[in-house]
Amino acid sequence: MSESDKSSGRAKWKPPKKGTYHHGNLRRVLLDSALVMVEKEGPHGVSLRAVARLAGVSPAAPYRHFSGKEGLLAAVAEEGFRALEQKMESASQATRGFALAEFRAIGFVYVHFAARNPSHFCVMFSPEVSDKSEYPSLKEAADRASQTIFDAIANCQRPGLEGGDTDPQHLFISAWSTFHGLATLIVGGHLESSVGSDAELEALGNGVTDVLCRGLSFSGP
Amino acid sequence: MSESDKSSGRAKWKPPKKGTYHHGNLRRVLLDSALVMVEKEGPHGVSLRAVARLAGVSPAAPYRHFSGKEGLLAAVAEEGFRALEQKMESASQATRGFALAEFRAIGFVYVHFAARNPSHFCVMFSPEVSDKSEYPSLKEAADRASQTIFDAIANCQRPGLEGGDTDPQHLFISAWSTFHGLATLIVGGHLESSVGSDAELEALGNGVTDVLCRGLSFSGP
DNA sequence: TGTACATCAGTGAACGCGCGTTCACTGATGTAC
DNA sequence: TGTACATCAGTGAACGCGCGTTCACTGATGTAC
Repeated sequence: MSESDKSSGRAKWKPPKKGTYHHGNLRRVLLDSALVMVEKEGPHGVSLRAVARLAGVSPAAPYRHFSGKEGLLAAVAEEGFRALEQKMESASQATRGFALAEFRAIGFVYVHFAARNPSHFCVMFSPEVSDKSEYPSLKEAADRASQTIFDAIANCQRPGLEGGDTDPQHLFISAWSTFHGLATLIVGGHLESSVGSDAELEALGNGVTDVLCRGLSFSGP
Repeated sequence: MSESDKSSGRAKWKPPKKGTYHHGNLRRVLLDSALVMVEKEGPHGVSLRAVARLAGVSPAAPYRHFSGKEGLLAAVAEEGFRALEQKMESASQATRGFALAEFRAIGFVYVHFAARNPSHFCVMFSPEVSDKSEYPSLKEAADRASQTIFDAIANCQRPGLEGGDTDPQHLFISAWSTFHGLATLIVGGHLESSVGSDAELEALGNGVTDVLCRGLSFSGP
């Protein structure tokens, strides 16, 4: 697991009572174990049995918490979207009132999240789970994250100015493409640029975002 | 298989002679069958046995042509990169002398290729085959495609003008992120925008490319 | 042209494996009285 | 506080399956002479 992924396993499980039979935190541990497997093998390399093994539990145990393998992956993805949305929301609040800064911050959160939580990001956009109709709460989480980006863009438009009257959906597609593309290339290891430190990552993200914002004719504070 | 993928199965195999024992075209047929499987199940859903079955051949037959499952996928990916590179090269030649037009054409080819050959595109960027060091000819094909994009960008820079002295690698990352992001989102079915017809796809690609080019300060013929 | 023979490109059976899921079960937990 | 009992969250064995790969094989092909 990457650093942030690790931290999502908050209360690293401690036995609630000695010699207890029930696990007490198995759902959480299974989600984390799944992330570890994704990191090592990719999203398709995840097997429910191996996840159970990693969690130190019998192969049937996960069925108490998830509908099956796909259900587990969907839960991982949903958790990812929630975490992303929450980080974007924080960034958004920290910059409220400064539309452009807000937009840039949200874009950076997106890229940063992908780079630091590659397992989550992989699963979130993996075709494995892409039929979200079976997982309405996953779909909802994904939609909320989308909407946050969309809103930030619409906020930047200045009616009357250049680009101010464009259908915001068009701007959204440009922006999402850019951020998602950068995120995907980083996660896939396709960029030679080092992104090990946050400073390097920020420089890369800023460069790309500069180009994007100029293209979108967004400027000002 | 999508339309273009289908056409890559050129000479739909015909028995070279009646009652012949050797297949004569098995490698080609296996590659096409693999694409069909990718389209139906995703890159990880491909199994060598199923590919052989689809090709009407025994499970051991593919080993005459590929080192194994991974070898088959690597060959599919390589073929994809070659096809992409060739299309970009054509577009490039058709617009030679007009740097910006060349750049735009190449970007569009990239997106168009992904949208029309989603199976190929998936495999090309699938983590399954991402350790290209074991497949040097795959790596070479991928690098050549990258280089074509890079060159088109460097060609657009005007020394002395705005952005003309930026490290072209930075511009490359912005451009690749944008095109790759759009391609990925389309292939993943994440854009509501319809991209069924080439006209729709072109409109979408042009919109995004407009933003990108303005951001890169590329303009002119 | 005919023939001997090496090579090629398949076959089909077999291997061992890990998988997802189900099942009857059991011990721990929590609650009503 | 004690007890009976329902529910919960695990166990572990078992199922059937498809997988990747290997193997000895065989029929077709192509070539040297």
